[in-house]
Amino acid sequence: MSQTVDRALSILPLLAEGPADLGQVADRLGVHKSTALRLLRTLHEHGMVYRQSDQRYRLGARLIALAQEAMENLDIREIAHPHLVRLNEQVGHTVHLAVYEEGDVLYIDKVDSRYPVRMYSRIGKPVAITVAAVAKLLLADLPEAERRALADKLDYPLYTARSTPNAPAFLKELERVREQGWATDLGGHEESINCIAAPIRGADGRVVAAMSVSAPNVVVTADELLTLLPLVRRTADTISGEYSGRTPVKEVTP
Amino acid sequence: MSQTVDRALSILPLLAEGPADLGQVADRLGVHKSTALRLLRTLHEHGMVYRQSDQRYRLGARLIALAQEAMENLDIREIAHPHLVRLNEQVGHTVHLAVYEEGDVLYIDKVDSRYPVRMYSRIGKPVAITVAAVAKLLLADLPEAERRALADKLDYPLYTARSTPNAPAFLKELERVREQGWATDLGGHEESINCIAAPIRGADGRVVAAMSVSAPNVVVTADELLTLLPLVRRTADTISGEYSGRTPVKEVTP
DNA sequence: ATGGACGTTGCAGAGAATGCAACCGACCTG
DNA sequence: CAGGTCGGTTGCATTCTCTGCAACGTCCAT
Repeated sequence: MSQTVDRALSILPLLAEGPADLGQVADRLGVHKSTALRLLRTLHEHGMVYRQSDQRYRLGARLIALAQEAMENLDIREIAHPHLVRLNEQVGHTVHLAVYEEGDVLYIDKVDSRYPVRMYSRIGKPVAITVAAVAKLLLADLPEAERRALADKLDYPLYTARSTPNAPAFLKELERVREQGWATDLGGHEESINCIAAPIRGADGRVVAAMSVSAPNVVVTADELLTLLPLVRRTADTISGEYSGRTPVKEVTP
Repeated sequence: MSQTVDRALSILPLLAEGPADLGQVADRLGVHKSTALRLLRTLHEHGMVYRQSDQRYRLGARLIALAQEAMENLDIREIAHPHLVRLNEQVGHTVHLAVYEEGDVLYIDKVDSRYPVRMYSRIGKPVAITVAAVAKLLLADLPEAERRALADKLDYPLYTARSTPNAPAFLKELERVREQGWATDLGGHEESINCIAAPIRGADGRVVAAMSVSAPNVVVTADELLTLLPLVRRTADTISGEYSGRTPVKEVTP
């Protein structure tokens, strides 16, 4: 809509790949160096990019701080957090909370496992969207058309032999997940890690977030993990209730 | 430098305070509603802002994902991480890693305490700059003029009775920290929490990051915590060595 | 020295962003 | 149900900002 801003914002994902110098930025944007320079300068003034001592540009600290605030303002996160902690205390495994927003699924909260073997993930990190249990729940709830469109434009990386291979398989899985009201990821992302997940719903019944419990199968088998499902679903329902009861305006994820 | 981009970027911190509608954004920017609308639309297309169901705007998921990548690209973080983990295993308390960048001090990594009582902090969160031990180390290393200028424009919130009260006191403390080569925060941020911190230096001797160990005094007294200082300093020095040895170009924090 | 690569600046022209005003739709209120 | 208000949205003419160019500066390597 606004060319200048559009160009400036396009610089950010580009720098997210790694530091770049002026020429590289200008090239990838398809603009003159002087133009790129002025855009970068403006971004710099706002702390969104940072100029390293070798003159190359990186993403800046302000960006990180902003993102932090963004997450702290998500009220679903605030409501859910104590419940996640309690669940973690009961089961010991890693607990995640994730939301969907226009094509992206992100972890927005996490309570680490008590066991020494931990799953790698990080708050704010985009989720492996085609395999993660939480992603399945969030996408399963989208309107048919949107779900189909999204499934088509996704990549289906084969993390393991049990990863979702393609769009049709994914859509079928989503259908199943939608009907049963919970989801699993059994070694689809990392061979030795299983997850079970349950949806958190708003007052209107739409899924606003999803939570999961993950554990490596050196600690518990998939079957053992599945015995925790009722507890996870109950926790999710409790959060749903609290969330629906409280908020005057509907919030987060359409 | 670029008016349009400048305006667009000014919207982000504004939304970080909380959701806002078009009118509010336009007012605070001092532009016509239609102008604000177009800026917001562009931000939206890039996922930097999100439109809630009540039509108000919030910061978006893409922003969070970008910030995540930004942090993962910091190579000091990568190098330091295993050392932080090891230190955490040895002492049991929470370990932090922080950097300074043009006015902001941020935590960029953290390993949680093994004890049930945990300090609240979060990766990406701006540090309490006037009291945190890591902040003192990072600022103490700035050139005189920059340090003085920064100290002047800071606020000095009195978190506790032992918080740094004003600029002169802060500068004096920084001077002391600079000479002794380590820093503490004894209840200056939260009454019951103490921290000790050590600097991580680049090949040129400049401080590129700082690490700290924090513990509530219900677990260990300040004096007990101080006995860990040699270990913390040794860890920091090890990281410094690895960092200096490895990087061909100087990196992060000027 | 000399060439090249890269960042930076001043300028004039072109194109994009701006503010205005009118429009639309929803929601209250009388 | 009519009338009013409030918020968001659109088309358009004007203006001002952004753009690309070319020249300059600097640093480095040949």
